Amino acid sequence: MKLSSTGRVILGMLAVEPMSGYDIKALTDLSTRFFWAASYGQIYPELKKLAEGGLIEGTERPQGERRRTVYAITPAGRKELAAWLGEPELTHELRDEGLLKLFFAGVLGKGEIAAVLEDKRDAHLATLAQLREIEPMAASVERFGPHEVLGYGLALHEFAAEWCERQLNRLKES
Amino acid sequence: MKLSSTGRVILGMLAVEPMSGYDIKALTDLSTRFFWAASYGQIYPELKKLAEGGLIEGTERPQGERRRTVYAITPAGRKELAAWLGEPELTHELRDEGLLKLFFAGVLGKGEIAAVLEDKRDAHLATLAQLREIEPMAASVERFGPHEVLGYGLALHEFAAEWCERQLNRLKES
DNA sequence: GACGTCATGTAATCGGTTACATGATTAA
DNA sequence: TTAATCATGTAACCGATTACATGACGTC
Repeated sequence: MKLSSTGRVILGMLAVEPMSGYDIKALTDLSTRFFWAASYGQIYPELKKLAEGGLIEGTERPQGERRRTVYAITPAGRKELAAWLGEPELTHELRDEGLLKLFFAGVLGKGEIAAVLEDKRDAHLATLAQLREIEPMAASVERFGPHEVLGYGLALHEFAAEWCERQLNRLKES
Repeated sequence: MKLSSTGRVILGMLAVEPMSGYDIKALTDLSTRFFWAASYGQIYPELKKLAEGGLIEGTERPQGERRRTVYAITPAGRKELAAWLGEPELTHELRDEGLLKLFFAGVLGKGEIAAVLEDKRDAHLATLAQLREIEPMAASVERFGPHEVLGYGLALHEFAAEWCERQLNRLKES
């Protein structure tokens, strides 16, 4: 069974502990969203596929009248997860509209360049603020992963914001 | 007329100088690919749309029997490009499978973590090598843009590779 | 003559987002 | 009682990739 990108996030989340589709969405929004987003439109269909493939198992856990299906990873799922983690290939895709604009801003003028640099810097500062908010939560996780990856995100956006600032200074001086 | 992401790359490229769809593909593969990729499947249909919208203009420039359409940006296209550059919104999407794997690798074991870190480091080193190859070309561009953005890419992947190395060392010591 | 590059295009498929719909529970 | 949250789902749409197809030109 081939895992889709959303399938991998789901399988990984369920390897930590059993949860519902709603929980997965909430957790990814708080954690992997910065480098691997997932939407409801993909989560629920994917949960069904994974269950059909025997990688996860759903149990009905209604709370009162409210239905709720909690999924747990199966041994086969854990094997599949390990297989994926073992593959050396790592997709790395960046879609940075700020860089794209900067790439072209020179054909117009200095004003445009500075404006784009400021926008990009502010966007990174805003992301930094969000990451700092969730840091205490990530820090409370014992196992390797969440906290380290969050640290990567912090350093990355700090670098990006500083780079914009440096370019702005260079621009002013020229 | 709303510009698609591929439409923007095309419009930006044509603002530098007139060229064919093939040229655009070749140029993006050498430059924006690292933060904004484009494929033939999108380029040719998008060229037609942009031409219909009056943002670019195609001229037949066959070479012998080989057909060739060279597109040039129109004044309306330049206006649209400037409008896009002026928008403060900047999409920033990262799909980093290495980070995703690291996020989950802790539920398995130390061996998996180290392997993922090594794979990620090597991927960044490989990208660095590619970026260094195209640096002379980017450096030869007079206007602001290509060289600065390439510098960003170099610094980014250097940071990423070093981060992996640091985590590997921390892992060995623990 | 074969291979690499120039050059243009399309069809199938896939994955993802957005928007919408439904309804229960809980806290203000 | 009303808003926020919990919870599940689907349909429409969009954009992008992949693979394929065609054919001319240059050069070894």
